[in-house]
Amino acid sequence: MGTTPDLDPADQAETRWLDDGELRSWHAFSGMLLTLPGFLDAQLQRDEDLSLFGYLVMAGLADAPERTLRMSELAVLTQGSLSRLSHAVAKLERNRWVERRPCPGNGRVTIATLTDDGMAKLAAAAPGHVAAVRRLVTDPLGHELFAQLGEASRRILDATAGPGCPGIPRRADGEA
Amino acid sequence: MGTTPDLDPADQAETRWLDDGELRSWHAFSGMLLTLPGFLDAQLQRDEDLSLFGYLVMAGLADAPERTLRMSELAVLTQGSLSRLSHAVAKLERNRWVERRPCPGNGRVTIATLTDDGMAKLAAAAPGHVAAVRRLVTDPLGHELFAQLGEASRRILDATAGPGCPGIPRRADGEA
DNA sequence: CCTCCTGTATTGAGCGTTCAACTGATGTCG
DNA sequence: CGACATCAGTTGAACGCTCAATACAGGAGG
Repeated sequence: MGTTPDLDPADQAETRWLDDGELRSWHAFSGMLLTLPGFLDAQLQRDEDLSLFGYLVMAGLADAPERTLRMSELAVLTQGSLSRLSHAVAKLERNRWVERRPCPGNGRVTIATLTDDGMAKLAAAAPGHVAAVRRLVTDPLGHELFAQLGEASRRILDATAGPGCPGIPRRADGEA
Repeated sequence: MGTTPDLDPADQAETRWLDDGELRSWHAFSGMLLTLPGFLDAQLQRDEDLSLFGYLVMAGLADAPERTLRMSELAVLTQGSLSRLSHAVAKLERNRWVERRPCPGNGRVTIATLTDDGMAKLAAAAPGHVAAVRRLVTDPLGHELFAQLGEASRRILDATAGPGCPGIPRRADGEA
């Protein structure tokens, strides 16, 4: 991306393909990536009419002082785009689990607050969700492997957070 | 979710909440789960007008004998539902990258074949996709951690495939 | 004061996924 | 042989997510 502005066809020949062991790992990983969110989502959706992301939004608010955060802070916390968050909060608001209000003293900021209903909803949803996480992730993995999974996830997040994010059109070069 | 909310003591007794270290791992993991597929999808979508799942479908066919598989086999291979596969293949077929035909001699089976165009498309898309995987996953992780990630993914897949999954009516103890 | 520019958030269109309903073909049993 | 159950796959509606476009508030500069 950043190093050579123009691509030589010769560069394409330098693709480092995955070897056999890597391919096995990749196959398992991509399969997990494709299915696990669906399972976690399905459990919450079925039992609580909540999406996984919606749950994380409410959990983020629950841990915040006054159960209140600016939308942009909440977006960073939940690793989601502002647009995604806005849609999600709109739905949570329809259910009276979250309220949005313009920030007094700074008109372009919106603050979101978890209502009492939302707190109750979260408390109701938490046990089932945690049970699913236990059953599908931490229990099959064990302490050590789960810790390693955490470390791997952190590094991947760093890699995605760094260069060329979607939504942030890369303007490394001299752009008017 | 992580901090123990004020709940009925009865519920708490049955829920094993995540401790601090687990919570850190879970936060990283769920964040990765929520964002990484988007990045991989975005790269393929932008550069090749392909979804990640569509890519995996074509890759699965490319490795099969005659570049042909039954829909249901392909669904298992790609870890996707039959419905998801049907929609995905419908789109691939519109682009002439895959063809579907009823299986001769078994009228309720459909076989899917990767066309020459599809093979070319796959060859064109592969380098960019592998580069993204290298940049976002294998390079930041290193050989050992990536192998552990593979092992963790395998166990999670086993857990989701096994007991009480939505969509798969629970298998009875005695299998016919 | 008025205009332009940036920062914050919302909206709408398009697409992919899921769930449930459905179509047809294949077995099974009376 | 005909009714029924099952299997393999498809379809349509609902929904969530992304991208691009938009609204609107606050500063900067003339």
